[in-house]
Amino acid sequence: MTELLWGKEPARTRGPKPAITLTAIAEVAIAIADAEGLDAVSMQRVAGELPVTKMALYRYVPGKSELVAVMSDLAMGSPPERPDLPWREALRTWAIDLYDGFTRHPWLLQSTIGRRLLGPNELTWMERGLAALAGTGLTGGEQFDSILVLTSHVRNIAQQSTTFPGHTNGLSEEDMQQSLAEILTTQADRFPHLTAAMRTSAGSENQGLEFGLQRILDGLDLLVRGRIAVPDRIETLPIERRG
Amino acid sequence: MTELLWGKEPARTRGPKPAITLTAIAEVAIAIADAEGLDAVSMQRVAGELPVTKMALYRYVPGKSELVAVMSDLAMGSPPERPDLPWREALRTWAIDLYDGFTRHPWLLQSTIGRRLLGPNELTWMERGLAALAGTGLTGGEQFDSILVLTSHVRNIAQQSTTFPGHTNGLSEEDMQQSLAEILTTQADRFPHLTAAMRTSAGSENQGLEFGLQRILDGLDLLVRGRIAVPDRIETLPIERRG
DNA sequence: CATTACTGTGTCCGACAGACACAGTTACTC
DNA sequence: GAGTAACTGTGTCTGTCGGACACAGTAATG
Repeated sequence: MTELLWGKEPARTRGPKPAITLTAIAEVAIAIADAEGLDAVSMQRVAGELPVTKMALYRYVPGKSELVAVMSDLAMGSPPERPDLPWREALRTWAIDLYDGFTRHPWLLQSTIGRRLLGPNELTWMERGLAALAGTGLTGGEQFDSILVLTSHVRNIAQQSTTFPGHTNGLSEEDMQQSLAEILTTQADRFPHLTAAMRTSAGSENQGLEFGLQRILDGLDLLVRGRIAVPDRIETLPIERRG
Repeated sequence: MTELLWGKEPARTRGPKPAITLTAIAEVAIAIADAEGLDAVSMQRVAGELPVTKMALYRYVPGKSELVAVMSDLAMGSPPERPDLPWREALRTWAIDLYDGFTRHPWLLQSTIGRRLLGPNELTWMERGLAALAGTGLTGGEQFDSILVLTSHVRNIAQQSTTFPGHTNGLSEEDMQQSLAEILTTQADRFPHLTAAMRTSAGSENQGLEFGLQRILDGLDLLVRGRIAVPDRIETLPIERRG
């Protein structure tokens, strides 16, 4: 599996030459997923757009889940090159680049959840995020946690704003709004704060990405300012609050 | 669908009495999901633990996805009652309660993603989160975005720390660590910051929940301090940074 | 009693992942 | 050059899934 993701070919010797390649399979699968969602990616379907039958794919890939892993890492790509920036701006553009990636391939939100083996591209994304935090005085664990928080935020915003087959259950944004409005008209007393918040939230849609980014970066900034001043004795810094 | 989630019975008249109830179905499904993961929940399996056949379930529920919606809202439950606290502490305990819910029913992480109709319990969770922010001077949109950021964080931490069938692809935490270590020994030059961060992150596992919570709450705190002072003229507050 | 509305059941279908045996193809070895 | 070993692609089969549909049984209404 690691070999598949990291592109180690098994050093062919005898036998017929393979009719296709692993990346060709992955590219076809990506095209299908981009067009019709991840659920439309079946071995049948992928083989149908290649000069082989379904079962031939199992010569290249142990099973469906491994195919998804390979196509995911391929679709993720490398983070785009960016000029050196202060950590905050670097991290912000990194997060927005990540968001763009998820909007380009919304099915990545489905395929890259839970525990999994990391491919070269996903690892490069991590590397780039950590690079931005390298000079901040944060510990390694804190750096990991920081990019994890940002990734979580980006993922969830991307998920919420997607209009895509496969986990939008055939619902439009308007359907949800209307359903919510209906409930609140009949049960406003049960949800007073929700009702109140709805009143003052008109027209503020799609601000979620920037809002969360600024809050998280503000919070990191507070931590970093303490860290740079006193890079040692991390554990007793007064900036670290509890509760 | 809204009727199912919100428990409107269709006012029975003639015909045989139903042998089971919707909540009985949901409870059986929850038990299966708790024990073996959401993928183990099939109509067959659920019916098998009830005195009916598979097809009878379709008298109670239009299809699988609706069953999942109902069982999800039921398993989510209401947020536990908590004494009144300042907004920051209230929001923190709210987030931790949410985290506990996700660890109790890890499959909720799968079933409550993407666009969906909201049930009474999920809406009550929102209500409770918004209640904590009611006195902060944040606009409704900002309140929504705030609890969204917190929810994202909680979800992703819960997902990462779960040891559960269904999206941990049969991998343990050690498997991942070892796979990563192998890659880094052969490709350390490709991932220098990752390698460096790994060195200083020993023993700092499972801090992710608190770390992210504190960062986000710090960021919100910064915003709120500006807001309470000048509740009007929101849009020109100097505390709101860009970039 | 007949009608009407409802419930549960059995059968069937298409789609899916994957196991397995087999035939064809290439390169190495004697 | 012939034989063999290693490899690739294929067809067939199985088990599981969600769900459509027709049908039989049941309870309340007229």
